[in-house]
Amino acid sequence: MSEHQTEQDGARTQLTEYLARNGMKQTRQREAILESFLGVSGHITSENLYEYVRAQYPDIGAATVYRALKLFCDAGLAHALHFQDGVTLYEHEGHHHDHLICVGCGEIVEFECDDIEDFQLRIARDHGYRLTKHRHHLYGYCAKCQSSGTDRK
Amino acid sequence: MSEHQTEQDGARTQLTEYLARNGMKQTRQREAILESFLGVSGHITSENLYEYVRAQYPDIGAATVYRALKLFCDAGLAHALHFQDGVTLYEHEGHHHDHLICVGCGEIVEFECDDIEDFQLRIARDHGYRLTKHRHHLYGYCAKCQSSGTDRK
DNA sequence: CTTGGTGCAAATCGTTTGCACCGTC
DNA sequence: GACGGTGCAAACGATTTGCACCAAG
Repeated sequence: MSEHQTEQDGARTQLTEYLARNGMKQTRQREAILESFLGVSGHITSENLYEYVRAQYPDIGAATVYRALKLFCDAGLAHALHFQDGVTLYEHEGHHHDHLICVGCGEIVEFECDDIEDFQLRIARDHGYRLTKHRHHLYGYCAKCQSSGTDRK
Repeated sequence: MSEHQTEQDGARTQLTEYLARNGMKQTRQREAILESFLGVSGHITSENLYEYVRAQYPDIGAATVYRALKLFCDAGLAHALHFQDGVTLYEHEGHHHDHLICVGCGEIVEFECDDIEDFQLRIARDHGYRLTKHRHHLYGYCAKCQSSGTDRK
């Protein structure tokens, strides 16, 4: 688990440095929450992460998980995504890509497209904007849902 | 003929038909809320629409506005957009375009780009998806915020 | 006169905050 | 020891729901 190991360690040091740089403290809880967060492969809600954390560390409260997740975003370790139905999911930072979401079964496929990125920059420039980030979500029915008729509507 | 007039009437009949088709009733409130909604040019939150409606029809309750807005989405008259910070805005349907958002002052510029739309279709097809909609948001600093230094961060 | 709609207030949901105590630095 | 972090429970803001009454069909 070379790469994975590297990501874990990199994130850990990144957090440590961020905390030190801001006069904040490294705690058991923050390490545990980061570990759980990194253990998740794709996307997760604050709530689910809380459940997930609690399974292993029953003494960690919800407030701490919410606070930590916000901290991770500030530290550049996580990114918050707000989806169509109002749900907020968090994903690892650096893991940048866009999303193709099945409205039938909820599957999320990630994609990258450099051509689109280029057009985005051009559009921003045309309007005098300096881009900092973007969010690109495509919604539709995946192959399975199309054949199973879930796409009726 | 003002297209606006056409849009208003079109929306009104569309709602009437939707209600009839689903055995639902056409009420004063629904008409009033639709009118207020159509009177808004860009984007609006449920809450703001409630205030806006209440200014003209003080006897209409919040629940009714929320219920109506959801109804409009089902009827294909409105679309809900979930933004980065968790805020939900509604916009008129058919008014399709994507968004360039200033994270400094909150300005929202709308844009369209056929090339990007083409790439989206290609990506979806490559993954076996049948697209139904998409949401494409670009975040950055507008020219004003860049020169006023609001983009410091 | 039947059935869906409305207003109100209470309930709910996810998230945040105040506070007394605890652990890091 | 000082000061930030934590857990808990209470507070919160936006949205939803239960219910008795109202009105469109």
